[in-house]
Amino acid sequence: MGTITKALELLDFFSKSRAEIGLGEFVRLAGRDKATVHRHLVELMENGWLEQDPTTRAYRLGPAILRLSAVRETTYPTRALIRPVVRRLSEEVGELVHASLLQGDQLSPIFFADPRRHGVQVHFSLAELLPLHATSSGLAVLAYAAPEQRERILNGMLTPFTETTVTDPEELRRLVDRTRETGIAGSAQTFDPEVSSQAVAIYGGGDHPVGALSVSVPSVRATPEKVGAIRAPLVEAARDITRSLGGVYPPDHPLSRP
Amino acid sequence: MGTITKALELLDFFSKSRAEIGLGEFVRLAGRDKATVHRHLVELMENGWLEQDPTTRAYRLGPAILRLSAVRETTYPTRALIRPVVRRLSEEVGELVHASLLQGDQLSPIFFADPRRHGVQVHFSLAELLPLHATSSGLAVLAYAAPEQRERILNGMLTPFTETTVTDPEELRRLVDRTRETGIAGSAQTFDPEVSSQAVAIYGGGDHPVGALSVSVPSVRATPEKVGAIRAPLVEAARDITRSLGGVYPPDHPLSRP
DNA sequence: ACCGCCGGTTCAAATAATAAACCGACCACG
DNA sequence: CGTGGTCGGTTTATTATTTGAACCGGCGGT
Repeated sequence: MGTITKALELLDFFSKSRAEIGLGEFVRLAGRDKATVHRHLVELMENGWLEQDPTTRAYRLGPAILRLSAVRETTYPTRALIRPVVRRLSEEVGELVHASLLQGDQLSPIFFADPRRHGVQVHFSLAELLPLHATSSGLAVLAYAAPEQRERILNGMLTPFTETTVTDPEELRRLVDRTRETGIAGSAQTFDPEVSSQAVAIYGGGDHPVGALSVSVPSVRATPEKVGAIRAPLVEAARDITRSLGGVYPPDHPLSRP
Repeated sequence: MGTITKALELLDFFSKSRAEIGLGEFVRLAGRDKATVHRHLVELMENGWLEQDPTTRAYRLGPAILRLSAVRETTYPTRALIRPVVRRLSEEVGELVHASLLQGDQLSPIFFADPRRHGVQVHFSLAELLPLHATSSGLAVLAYAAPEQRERILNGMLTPFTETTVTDPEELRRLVDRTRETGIAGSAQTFDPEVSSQAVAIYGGGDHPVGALSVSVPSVRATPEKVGAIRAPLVEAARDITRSLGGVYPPDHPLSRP
């Protein structure tokens, strides 16, 4: 494995609940020698990607992240375009909504909104990359992905996240095919044992999805009525985002028709 | 130089005017072999830090940047806290205001606002790291920096950016000493030949500044009245940001007194 | 047809990275 | 007070990865 990859993977360990990480914890999480991990942390810090608390010596994400994300938003205001649509959809359907962008063979969440109207709420972590085979967002993307990407996922390791995660390639293929027919992907307890969700692909300037928009509901209140009521607003919001990003749904996608 | 550093430096070439960069241009900018640069780009892309336009083959900043900046803001909402203060100050003084955080021995801008009321405007680039010796923000930080950091800068290479950049260590030391007395740093045409600015340090949870807040004015209208009118609002805004970040000005800083 | 530039690839040689062993500091416990 | 465990951190012989010269095909211009 490349040295660059080893270093960058350290950054993926940060999350809301893990805002600061010490050297020893990084060693445990990464499963590498302490000297190696330390060298990578120092080099990331020298380049501004990490900063170290002078008192606790723990590391956290540094200013370079903020600066480059500002640069990226200046040049491709993806999050600025997505944010109001996600917030509006969240208020309209009264549930947690999140948008994510394709990052290799996973989905990288970039924004979520939760109106927090209910006692039972979905827990969501921006830091967590989403698998394509076990989430509704992933299925929404797979249905229209480049064939080589789809085959790579279908023939690859289908990690079980819950007892209901689909790990049989043929069964997953049928799910993907059905998603392609309807344009809307659904999943129930395949990633989180208590959550059901629906998602629709979003497009940028290319022939394949660049990400997905998803609504998540605790399964205890994911009634057929509730699920049905979410569809139209979700589809419209995904269309809005795709339009904002300068994308179009291809002719074989149900959302290409009005 | 470390492999990680070489790869990360490629990311610093992006800017508003350089949103997409091809392989050949990266090679020219980095001054390294094409095979080496290509390997680094592919590895950054595999980890989500870059994405490649399928048509033009050019690279741009990828979704991992957005995700990690969202994680960082979730855990340390620096930009969220800074943004309204910067906008308010910009509206109040009618000029470009920017905030930056210390990244090693440079300043990494993370947010700016410009009310764009005048014909002559300051050009500002978030992508550009700011030197400590040649900017008002840098002087504001140096005045209260850890002594070893200050000496490292004063005894290091003082790169001239304009004809008036201070490159004599003794003269720079006097500027830093004067800044320490007043708490406000001023610079005129030392980084940009047409811009004057004033800055004040901002503190987080430590004994030394974590960054600075600065107001920039085209030198043609940086009259003594204008400069004087900017001081009090700038000081107040820097106090607000420091308070929001949970920091305090140390007793030897003029802003520690009401 | 040729040239220049584009993105990209290969693999022997060179370089950087790795990790076992070590260090001091600090804290909890008996 | 001594001991053990954990913390962050360092050194350096060995190993793995990176490097870059040379090469490739595609494309546009002359």
